Amino acid sequence: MTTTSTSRRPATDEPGYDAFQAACPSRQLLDRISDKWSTLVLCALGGGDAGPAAGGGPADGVPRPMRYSELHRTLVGVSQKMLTQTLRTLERDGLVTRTVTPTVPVTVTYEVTELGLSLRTAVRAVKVWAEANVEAVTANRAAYDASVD
Amino acid sequence: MTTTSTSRRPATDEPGYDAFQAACPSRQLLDRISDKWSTLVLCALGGGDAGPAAGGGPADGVPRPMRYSELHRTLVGVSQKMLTQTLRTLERDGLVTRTVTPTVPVTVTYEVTELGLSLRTAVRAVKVWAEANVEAVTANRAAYDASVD
DNA sequence: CAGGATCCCGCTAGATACTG
DNA sequence: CAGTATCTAGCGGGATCCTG
Repeated sequence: MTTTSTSRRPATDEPGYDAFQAACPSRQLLDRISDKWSTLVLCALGGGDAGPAAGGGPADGVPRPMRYSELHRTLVGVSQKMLTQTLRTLERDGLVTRTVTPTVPVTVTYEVTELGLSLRTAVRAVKVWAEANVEAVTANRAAYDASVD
Repeated sequence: MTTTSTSRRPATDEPGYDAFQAACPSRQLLDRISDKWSTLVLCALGGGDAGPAAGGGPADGVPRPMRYSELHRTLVGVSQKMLTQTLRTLERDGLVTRTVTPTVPVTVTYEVTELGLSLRTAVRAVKVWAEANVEAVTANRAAYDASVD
């Protein structure tokens, strides 16, 4: 292992962001995006992922603009504070766009950006995994708890 | 609610877990696994992902057993409380295994299970995304903050 | 309709000290 | 070495009221 420059380190100046490091900005970013609401918002805006039986709906991965109220209805149980806060953060990070249409009652639509869409691919996999493996995990928990005497 | 079986529902008995629903177990599970420490632990145990310049290291996705202290060193900044707590939860959920070897000073090794490995694939993508796009996000934030007068 | 502003509770994460 | 136990500050996050 003397020659570490075999395949790693492309000799170029790699930024070298490492989430394992406490001070690395990617650590904070990971903490941000590793959030229940962020994940669900991104998934909702991504479209083609409305329910567990989805697949025959709209094309998967195609951004679908949604209104605030629509998101509020989709993410069952989310408070407006958390929804607004999440959306603000996502907007600030350039993951979603916020469009205000000055209609009679103001209309606000949110849409996932291209950057957000790339993250959505990743977090959607986590959401899908959770939905697919919740039964296995539940069973494991029961077995674990039973083995604890 | 007259006919909910419009176009969705493949006619088969789908379990129908939906993280968008507040009461759905998958929602809680999503909240669990959408955790900074869980993500990092899973990534660490997954192997082949030690640093930003990885890729030429050990085969990617091959579980690498790690000791407690090794994990503690890898996840810089984690408290033993959080590390222990995270490992316990992951073990309970059947995502990692805990092996105690009664040596002179006791030796405890953790290893990711097959189930955990499948999740690791998903969360690793999130971690990689964070490391890859942290600069873009930072730039977006600066632009957003600047536009707020 | 789409939030902003507050109040406040609970739980989590961190620091510290102790142990088999 | 690999935890457990305890304490506490901080803030995540819900409820509630108000507004353009």
